[in-house]
Amino acid sequence: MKKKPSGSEDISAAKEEGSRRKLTRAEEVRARLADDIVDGKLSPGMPLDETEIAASYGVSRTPLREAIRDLAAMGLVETRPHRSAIVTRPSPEHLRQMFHVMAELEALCASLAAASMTLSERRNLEIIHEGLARILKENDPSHYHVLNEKFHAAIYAGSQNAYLVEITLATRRRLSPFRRAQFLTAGRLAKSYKEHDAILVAILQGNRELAAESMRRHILTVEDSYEEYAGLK
Amino acid sequence: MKKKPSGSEDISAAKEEGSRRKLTRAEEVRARLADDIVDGKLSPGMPLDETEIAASYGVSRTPLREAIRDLAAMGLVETRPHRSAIVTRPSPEHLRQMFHVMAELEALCASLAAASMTLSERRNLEIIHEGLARILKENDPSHYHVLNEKFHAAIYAGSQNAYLVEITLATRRRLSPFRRAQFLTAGRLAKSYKEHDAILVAILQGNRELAAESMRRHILTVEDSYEEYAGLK
DNA sequence: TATAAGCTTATTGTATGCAATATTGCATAC
DNA sequence: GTATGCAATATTGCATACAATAAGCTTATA
Repeated sequence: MKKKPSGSEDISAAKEEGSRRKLTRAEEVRARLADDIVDGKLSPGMPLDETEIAASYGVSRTPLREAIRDLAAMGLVETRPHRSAIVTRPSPEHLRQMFHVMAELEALCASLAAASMTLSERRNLEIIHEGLARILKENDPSHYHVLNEKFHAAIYAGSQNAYLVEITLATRRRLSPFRRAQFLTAGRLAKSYKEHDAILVAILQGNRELAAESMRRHILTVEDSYEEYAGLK
Repeated sequence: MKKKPSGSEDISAAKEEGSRRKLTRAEEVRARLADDIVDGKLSPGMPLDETEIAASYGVSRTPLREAIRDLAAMGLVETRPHRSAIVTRPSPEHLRQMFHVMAELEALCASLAAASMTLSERRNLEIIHEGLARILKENDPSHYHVLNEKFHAAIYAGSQNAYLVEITLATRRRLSPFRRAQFLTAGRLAKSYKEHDAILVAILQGNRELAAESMRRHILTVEDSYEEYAGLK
């Protein structure tokens, strides 16, 4: 797996911002930490020692603390005064609730997208879907994962609602550490693709209710898949 | 209007936390700033000078900067490197989008509440509603406002979904500066009460779809009311 | 031996000073 | 008269030192 060129987007949802701006130390550190949490290099429950991490990243504690505060606001870490921040480890119940909300948010995106996506956005979504078909044949989970994110992001954007995009992406990021393993369960890739197909068709038909319901099911299946993997059911 | 004893809740939604913990300077400052923004003492667009505010609050820039960062994460202020943070001033279009999402989130809360509220929660909601009836007769907008918040919060809690409560409250707080004036428009109090009544009945009946739709309408009416007040339509 | 109180140590919270960068005013050219 | 570039200034970004608090250990006592 290749190293990502840049970290997670801006905390409050991808302000475009010419984007080749010189980053502050705090932003760099935040991106690195967020990536490490999201793709599992830092496990839930793990404490983050300020002095230690600051030293290892070659910055002082000041920007590191600001980064940790941002992560706390994103829900990726939890802080208590005079204690080390720890990577968030939600209870199974809380995780279920988050998946449920995620399903509703994505369903809303899909519904709005079915009503409002522009022609070029629809075309783009089809292209992504075709790409997923090709990757499916190679059975390459990590490659599939990347394009899968794009598929969902394209639908978010299709809702034409920047705030909805913001909170949906934020929720998705927060759940990332717990969705990572889903594509490793047998046959999940193929099932995922079929579900995407139903969503795509509904959106292209402009069928809001069907798009929403297909998406809702898709996300809740992801949750099932996680719970199965994690041995929670 | 009396001074509030404590500021806004914890950034990531009211962790109960014994709550009589000694607050850090950064937390105190954040609460004060958040309150000042939410109830309009700091207007959208206004820059926040770190040195100046730190001095006026009697703290150093370090905790103040951390507080501002939290506010940025909440969406109450916007920051750019080497520029002063400014109180968020969303475009009319963005504001509309946020109201739309707010309506959907509250509708979801209402729907889940209709299905899942406990008996004591239902009873409590009725009591709040009766309180609103009494206040209505006195035509006291600021008093009505306080109990109105409780009415909505009770429905959020009734959803039995902590994460949904978290993002709904966060969205509500972010919209607060733009909902403040709503109860000043003629007859809004009485209309609001009637809308609440419809919502309450639907929830008590366990009618999810009706509860959702009543709530959705209620929130979008609030938006209308704001836009009218702001001269946007 | 178990327990609890007090001290010790490690870690976070805050203040302050310096560095880096954006803004402002002025000078100069067109 | 307007625009452009440079210098001066003000403000934020960062590092470091110190203060405050919580965790761990030691020791005394039942």
